[in-house]
Amino acid sequence: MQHNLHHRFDPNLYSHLPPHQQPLPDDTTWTPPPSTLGFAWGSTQTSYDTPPRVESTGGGVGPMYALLGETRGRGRHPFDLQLSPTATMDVSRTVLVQRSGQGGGASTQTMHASVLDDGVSMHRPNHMSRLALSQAAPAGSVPCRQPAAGAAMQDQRADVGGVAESPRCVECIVCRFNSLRATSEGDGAGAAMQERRLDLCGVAESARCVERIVCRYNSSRPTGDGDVGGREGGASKPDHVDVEDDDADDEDEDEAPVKEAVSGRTKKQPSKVRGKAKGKDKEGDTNDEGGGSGARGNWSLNESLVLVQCKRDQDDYFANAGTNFSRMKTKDQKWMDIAKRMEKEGVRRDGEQCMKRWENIFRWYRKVWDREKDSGLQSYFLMTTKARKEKGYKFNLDRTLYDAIHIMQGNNQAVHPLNLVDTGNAQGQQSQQGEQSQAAAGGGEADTSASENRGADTGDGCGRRSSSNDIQGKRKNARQLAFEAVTDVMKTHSTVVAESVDRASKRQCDVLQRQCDIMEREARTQERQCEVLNVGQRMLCEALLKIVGNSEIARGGHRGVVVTEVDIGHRNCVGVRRCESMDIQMALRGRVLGRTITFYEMRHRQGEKDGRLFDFVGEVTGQEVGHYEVDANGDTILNVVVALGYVDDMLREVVGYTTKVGRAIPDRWEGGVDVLDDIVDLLMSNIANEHDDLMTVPADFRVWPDPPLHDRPGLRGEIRNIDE
DNA sequence: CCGGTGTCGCTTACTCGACA
DNA sequence: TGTCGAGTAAGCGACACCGG
Repeated sequence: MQHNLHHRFDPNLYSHLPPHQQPLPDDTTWTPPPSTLGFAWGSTQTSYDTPPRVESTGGGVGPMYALLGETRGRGRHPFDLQLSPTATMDVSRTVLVQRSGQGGGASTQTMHASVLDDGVSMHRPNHMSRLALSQAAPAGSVPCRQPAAGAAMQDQRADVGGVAESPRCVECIVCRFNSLRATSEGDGAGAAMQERRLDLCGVAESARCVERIVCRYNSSRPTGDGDVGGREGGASKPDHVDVEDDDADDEDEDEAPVKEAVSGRTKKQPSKVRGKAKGKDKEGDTNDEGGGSGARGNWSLNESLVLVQCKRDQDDYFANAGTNFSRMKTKDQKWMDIAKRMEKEGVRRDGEQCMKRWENIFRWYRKVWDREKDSGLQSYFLMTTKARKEKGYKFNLDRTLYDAIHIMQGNNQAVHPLNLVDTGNAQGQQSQQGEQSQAAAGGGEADTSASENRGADTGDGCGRRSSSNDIQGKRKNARQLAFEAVTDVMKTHSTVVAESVDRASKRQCDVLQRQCDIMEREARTQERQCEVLNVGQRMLCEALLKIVGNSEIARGGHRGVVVTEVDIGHRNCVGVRRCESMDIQMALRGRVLGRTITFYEMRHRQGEKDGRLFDFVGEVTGQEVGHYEVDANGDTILNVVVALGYVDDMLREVVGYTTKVGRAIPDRWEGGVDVLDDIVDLLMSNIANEHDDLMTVPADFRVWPDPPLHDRPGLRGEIRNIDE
């Protein structure tokens, strides 16, 4: 082993500070304050100024020192007698042994727990601080060193304040330890013991064992024990000598008898390691400490409370230390620190035990918390043991302990998770909104448990599982969050696209609908236009026909113009405006038996008798012959020639002849309405109408049917207007 | 990608008290 | 005295996160 000339961390320097302000012990870069400083840095100032001791195994040392010194087969003596733990970086443990037989004064020996032993430089804030209490008179420490004790003691830091109180007691413990070891191994405390130690992992191990004895001694000092007897018969807890080793793998054989001997327990030794044990056996060293509750080292409530308090102190410390300060410490270092804090409080547990105990009680707390925070459920603390077991709470968590943990979990995301994945519970928490508040609250990085996550989680929202009883689901991890974010984006994108497409479709539909409407209106318009056009064309056609007709009339055709139409029951009489200049003009139109009967007067044949005899029976003095073509629905059915006989310009008698054209008119009258009679009546009525005041009373008519028409009664009679 | 860390669930082994 | 169940420390692996 080499002397480390750099100074190592000394927790005593910070013993006056609250725990959260004390640096961790493994700050190898820690630099001691200048020696010129006064005692403001504590009584250890002198230790820095003290030159390293010269290693020596000179005689004159006490039995323990000689023993351990001889076991040092190589390198330095395990007792690197540098009293002050701050003397060198190598020093981590101090053993104060009264060497009563030498000089009569109290002498101190500082045991060097070699760093090389386990690679971990142990320091014990607990006993260190207690030693510090004894350092109130550092000036007196130096004289207390015994030069006669050998050169090995020359660089001791005489922590005589503590040593002077009961050095004898410590030595007795050490001696007892050795005797116990010798007894248990059936060996003496001499060279065999040394070899035994060499067979193990080195003398440092035994040195550490001794150191722990001293630690226990120091821890028990406040109890007022002044001698061995007091310890043996006094408080039972200090009576148990802690022989735990951090590297317990190498000390199984050593510690077993010690445990049994010093614990005073009758419990059988475990025949095999616990569970999937790695061979460790920590029972002995955990017994009785701080009110241990069992031979197997069950944690008492007080111990657990101390653990929680120390954990909280460390959390505060890390929270105040800086963002990543906690990450500069390994897990073991952190738990060792907690163990030391607990040791300060009088609870002797190693870091691993603390870690496991914390895991367990925190796990219980989480389960209870998951229940307590749900309103409506019966409180865990009000449940019977049976009910607890039925509910899966197969543990017994004290309310005090629960409260103690609960106080420190205000910002613990493991307890108050931010992002949860609902794994089945409808009340799955999705407290995304909590991130902001958490981010605001998470000023530091409280390293404990999930509180350490706070700083990180506030950044990315990642977290850990929140529940141990599957009530709330799991915390979302980064992948889940990223996936959800992508999913949200995709969902939003899909929604936007769908809405856009929908809007576009609707717009397109609207456009198409409008186009359809327009086309329909256009169609209707075109229909109306067609109708109008048809009407116009029809009118045009009619007009053209009329024009053509007129043109025909003008060219000598035989069509006229309808002026009036008179309904005469089954016969209609239509007044005609005559056109004097035309040869053929419509003289009369009427309806007979539903047919339109039209009389066209052949004016160009006016006066022609066609060889017929018009025998007027009266004193007729003048005659006027007229020719008519009778059409029924456009078909010529009859030709009529009549002669108007006048007496003094007064119509007196009409004689006429009818000639059948076609087959529309029956040859003979069979009874009922006679078409021929009606046609003749229609003509006579028209003549009567034309001669209104120029007709004698009575004025008769006689019409002779040409064969094949037979005569009938209706062909003769008085001329009269049928409208009357 | 890897190591360290914190958390959690599950398991194992042990202790201890109750009970036959 | 042996058995059994409860309680629990402890081991172990998985998981997730962070930082290098």
